[in-house]
Amino acid sequence: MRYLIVAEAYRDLERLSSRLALTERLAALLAQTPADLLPTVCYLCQGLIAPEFAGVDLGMAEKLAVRAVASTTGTSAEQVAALVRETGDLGQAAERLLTSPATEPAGLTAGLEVGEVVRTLREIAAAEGAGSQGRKLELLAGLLARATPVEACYLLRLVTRNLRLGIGTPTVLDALAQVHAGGKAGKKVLERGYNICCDLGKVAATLVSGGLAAVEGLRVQPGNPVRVMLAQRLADAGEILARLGGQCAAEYKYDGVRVQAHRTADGRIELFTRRLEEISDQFPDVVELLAAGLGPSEAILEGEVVAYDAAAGELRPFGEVMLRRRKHGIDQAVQDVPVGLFCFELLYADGEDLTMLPYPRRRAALEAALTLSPRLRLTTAAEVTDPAVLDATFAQAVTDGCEGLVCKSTGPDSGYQAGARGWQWIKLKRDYRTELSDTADLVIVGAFAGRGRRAGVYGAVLLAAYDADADVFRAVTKCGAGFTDADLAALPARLAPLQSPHKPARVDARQEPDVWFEPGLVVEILSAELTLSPNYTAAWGQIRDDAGLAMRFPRFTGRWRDDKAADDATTTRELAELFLNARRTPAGG
DNA sequence: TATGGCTGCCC
DNA sequence: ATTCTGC
DNA sequence: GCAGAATGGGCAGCCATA
Repeated sequence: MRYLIVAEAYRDLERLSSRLALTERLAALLAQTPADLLPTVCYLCQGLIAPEFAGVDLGMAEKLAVRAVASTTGTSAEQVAALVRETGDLGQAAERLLTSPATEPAGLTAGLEVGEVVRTLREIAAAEGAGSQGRKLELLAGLLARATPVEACYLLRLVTRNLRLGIGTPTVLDALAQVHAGGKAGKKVLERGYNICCDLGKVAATLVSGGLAAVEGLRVQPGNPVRVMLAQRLADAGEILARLGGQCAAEYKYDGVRVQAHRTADGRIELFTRRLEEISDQFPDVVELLAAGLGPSEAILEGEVVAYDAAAGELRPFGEVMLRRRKHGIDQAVQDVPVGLFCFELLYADGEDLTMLPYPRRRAALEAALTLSPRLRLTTAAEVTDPAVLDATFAQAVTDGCEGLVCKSTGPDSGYQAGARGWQWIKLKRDYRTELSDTADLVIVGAFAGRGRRAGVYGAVLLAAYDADADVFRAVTKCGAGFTDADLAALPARLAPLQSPHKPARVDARQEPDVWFEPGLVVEILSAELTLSPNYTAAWGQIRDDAGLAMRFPRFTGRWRDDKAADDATTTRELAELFLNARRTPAGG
C-alpha cells in the first residue's frame, strides 16, 4: 500500500472538522486498507508505529527532524527552524521547502510504501550508541528524499508526535466499527476491547479475523496493562455530591506516580505507569511490598507510589518520588528516597475480572486482597453525604500532604471505566478553588511563537516577578494555558509597544523567548504550587543557594491587570513567603 | 572527561 | 498536568 | 459533554562535542 494513500487521507481529515465527516473519511481509508496492513494503518492513525506499551521510542523528535529536513532540502537547520516558527508546523515547513521549484527535480519523488515507512521508523527507534543520531538522521532523510511533499508533511508530524488531524483513538474506533463491525453498534465492543488490551492493532486484527464476537472475547489479563480510569474536575463540594447522587467515597489524592501492578500466573509482579510504561525495575521495593502483601495469585491493582517517610508518617513532595524514576543506581535511590504504595483499586483477582463490579465491592475486595504494612497501605477514604463534611475531609487531606480528593461514585454505575474520564470519579484540588489558591500578578517579559492552531500568534509568554530590592524582573514561569483565542489575538497589539530587540536590561531570565518585552503588561496567573527551580531565577538563592522558584501547572486566569504597573507585580519576596508558608501549613488558610 | 542539547515521560 | 473550542 | 489540541515544570538517560 502506498503511503500516499494514507497521507492524502490525512490531508482530507485535516481540512474537516465535523466528527461525522471525519469518521466517514477515516472509514474510507480503512476500507481501502488491505487486511494485513490494517493494524499498521491503525497505529499510524494514532500517531504510533506500535502499541503504546511496546516501548518503541524513536529517540528522535523535532530538533533532529529539522536537521533531516535541512539535509534533504539542501537548506540549513536555522532556515528550517525559522520556517517552523513562521508556519507553526514542521510538516508544513518541509512540504513548502520540498514543493519550491529550487528543490524539486520534478518526478523524481516516487513516493513511499506504508511498509517501508514503518520499517524505517522502527530502524530509527532501534538505532543506539555512538553515531546513532547521525544514523537516525540519515534514515529519516532517506525517506524524505523519496517522499512526495504531502507524504513528507505527515511523516514529519508522525516523527514529532503531532499529527494534528482532529482524530484520536475514539474516532479510529468509530471508523473501524463502521467498516468492519457493521456500523456504530459495534463501537462499544471495540472500545471495551481496546481499553482492556491497549493495542488498537490487535483489536483491528481480531475484528477482521474473528468478527465482533472475537473482540468481545478479549479478556482482561494480568501482564497486559489496562487503560486507566480518569477523573473529571470540579471545584465545589456541593456540585460534586450532586453529580454523584448525593453520596460519594472521598479518597485522598496522593501526589506521586500512579501505578498499575500486575501479578501474573507465574508469580511475577510488573508495574506499569498510567501511560503503560513498564517501571518495575525502578521500584524493586514496591515489587517486594506487593510480593509480600498481595494475596491473590493473579491480580491487577492500582495505587499511587509516593515518597513517604513511614516512621514519621509523612508524605513527601512529588519531586522526591521522581528521583526514583531512574535506570542506574537504583539501590542507592531506594535508600535515599523511600516510598510507599497507597492502593485504591483492584481490577482483577484470581481469575476474575472485577472491573464491572460497583466501587464498594471492588474496594472491599481490595481490602481483602492485601495484608497491609507500614509502606503498603490503602488510600484514606471516607463515605460522605454532606458538602460541609466533604470540605472538611478535603482540608484534612491537604493538611496531611495530599493534593486533594478523588470523589468516587458508590452507585450501581460505579464500575471501573477503563480509559474513560467519566463523572464516576471527580477530582477536587486546592488550586481549582480560586479563593483557596495562590495567584500571582506577573509581568510578561517575553513570548514564544505558537504552533498548530496557534500559528501566527504567541503560543505562550515568559513571566517574571518583581525583585524590588534590585529593581529587576526575574523569570518564574512560562504560561500558555488559560488564554482564549481572543486573548491570544489581542496579545500582539498589547505587547507591540513594549517589544525589544534584545533582553531588556531589567529582565533576568535564562530562557530564550522568540520576542522580548520591556516589563509593562501584568497578568494574573494561577498555579498549583511553587516549586524550587534550577531554571528560573525568581527569588534565586533566597530559599536555597542554587535554586529559584517556578510554578507547577501555571495558567492565565483571564484577568488582565491593566490596573497594575510592572513594579506593582507580585514580588519575588512575596513568592518566597508563599513558598515557605505552603510548606509549613499545607492547608494554606 | 565534563558539559550541554535533546528526548521521553512523570505530573 | 490545565484549559479552550468545535461539534 | 466529548474529543482533540494547545500549553506548563522538571528529571534522567543518551549522545555529541568541547
